[in-house]
Amino acid sequence: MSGPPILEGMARVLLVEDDPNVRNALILALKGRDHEVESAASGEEGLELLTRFAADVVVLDLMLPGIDGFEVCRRIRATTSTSIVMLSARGDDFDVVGGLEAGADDYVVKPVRPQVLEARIRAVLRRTESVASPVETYGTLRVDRASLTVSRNGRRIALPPMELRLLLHLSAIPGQVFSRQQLLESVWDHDYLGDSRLVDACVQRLRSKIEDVPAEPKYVQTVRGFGYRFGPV
Amino acid sequence: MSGPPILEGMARVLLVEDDPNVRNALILALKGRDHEVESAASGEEGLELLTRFAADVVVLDLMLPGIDGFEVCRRIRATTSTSIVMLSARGDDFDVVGGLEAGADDYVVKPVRPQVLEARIRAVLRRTESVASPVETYGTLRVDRASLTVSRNGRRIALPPMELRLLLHLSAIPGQVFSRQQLLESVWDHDYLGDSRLVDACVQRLRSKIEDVPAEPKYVQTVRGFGYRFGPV
DNA sequence: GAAGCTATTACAGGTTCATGACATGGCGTG
DNA sequence: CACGCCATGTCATGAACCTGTAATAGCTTC
Repeated sequence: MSGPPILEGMARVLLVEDDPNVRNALILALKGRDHEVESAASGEEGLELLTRFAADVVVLDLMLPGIDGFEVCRRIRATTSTSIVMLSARGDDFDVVGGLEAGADDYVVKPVRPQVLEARIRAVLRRTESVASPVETYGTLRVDRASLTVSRNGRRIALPPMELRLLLHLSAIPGQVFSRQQLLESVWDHDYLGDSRLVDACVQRLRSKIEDVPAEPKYVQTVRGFGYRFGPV
Repeated sequence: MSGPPILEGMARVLLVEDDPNVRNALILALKGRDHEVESAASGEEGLELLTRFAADVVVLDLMLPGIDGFEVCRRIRATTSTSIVMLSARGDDFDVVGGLEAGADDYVVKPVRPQVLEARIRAVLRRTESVASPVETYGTLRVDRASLTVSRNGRRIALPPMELRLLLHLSAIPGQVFSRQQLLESVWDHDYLGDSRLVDACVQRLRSKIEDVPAEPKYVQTVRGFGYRFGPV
């Protein structure tokens, strides 16, 4: 639908968000980073705009007046292949699996730091523009973001929700180091500050399933003193 | 929220402070250092301004008429990631932890010397903006700030946390001389005054790993009597 | 040559992370 | 409704690895 971006690294973004404060803040942030931005305050408006504005990516709030984000997502998917990044407020008890099944390419938890949102937008565009398929293969590991399945050496691996969310989040931006705090915020929706080793435990369980040699992790790497990163780097 | 600064080291500052004397003094001081400054006399006004002015950092007084600094801080955080430096009068028995939990990035006690405030602003911006441009190459040395990896001549170098933090900090502003005291504060979070030779030791260890000839350091240079500087000559 | 500053090295205490066990609670099933 | 399974969060343990400190040697400057 959208053609190549005007400039490398620059995207046409359609922002669908009803809260004017959040909307304006994100518009400013994205424009400040040289993206072209159009915005809508409701799902209807967003869908209408999309027929005229060739967006590369739609940033879609979940809680909208009228038809909600899920439905908007499905309708966009019904006609176009525009990438979709979902935006959910912390505590919405947002069902990630449901969101991604509705056709979203990624999701971000509010309040979101604009750098983070922009990083996810870039990552989504990188993925969709290079491969044109949401399936990615890293070594022996295959992650399918459409069907939410993971397999190693062709054999399907069943992952519990939290481990899947963690893997999807990390692998969305390979190489990027995420602190435990960041992961707690964006994967768990937690906002407590207590340094818990919760992330470690989940990483550990994930490794035991996806790594060939869990003791020498290839995919989910520890960055001592900082956090974790998805390899292979 | 804001995109890259107009010029290196220059920032868009939103100052929220009700006392006109303090406000004007700080405006003068910051403008004198080439920052772009907008100001507000109340929290409401500040929040409103922020939807139009793409600030890099908000300098926020704690005691404000109407909604107080903490609340303003939380509301800013709810929508943006603009850095926040809190300003509190001595004796306000300001709860640092509370402030930082509300989302502040740093705090400064009034009366504040403009140089100090400016230094904290710079420090805060360095921290948040170092995310933006991930990979930099200096001679044979490559520093990737996203994956937190360092390589020399293409070969990966493993660095322990403190050495990595030191390198990231120094290389963020090549050529800038940092005193040991500055480094202790910003890299180590220490605020003790005991001049320990801790920095020297860490520099030494870092050199042994990244320098081709550790005895003739090319990247981490000693500035006798002052401190250290990063620079591929 | 002396004083002051920095490099170099060694070492012990401390921190961080992996690992596995355990408790809790939700969810589906019988 | 009761049961059991599984996912998840918490905790204790141990090992590997840093890091701060101190002691000594080397270099610069006056």
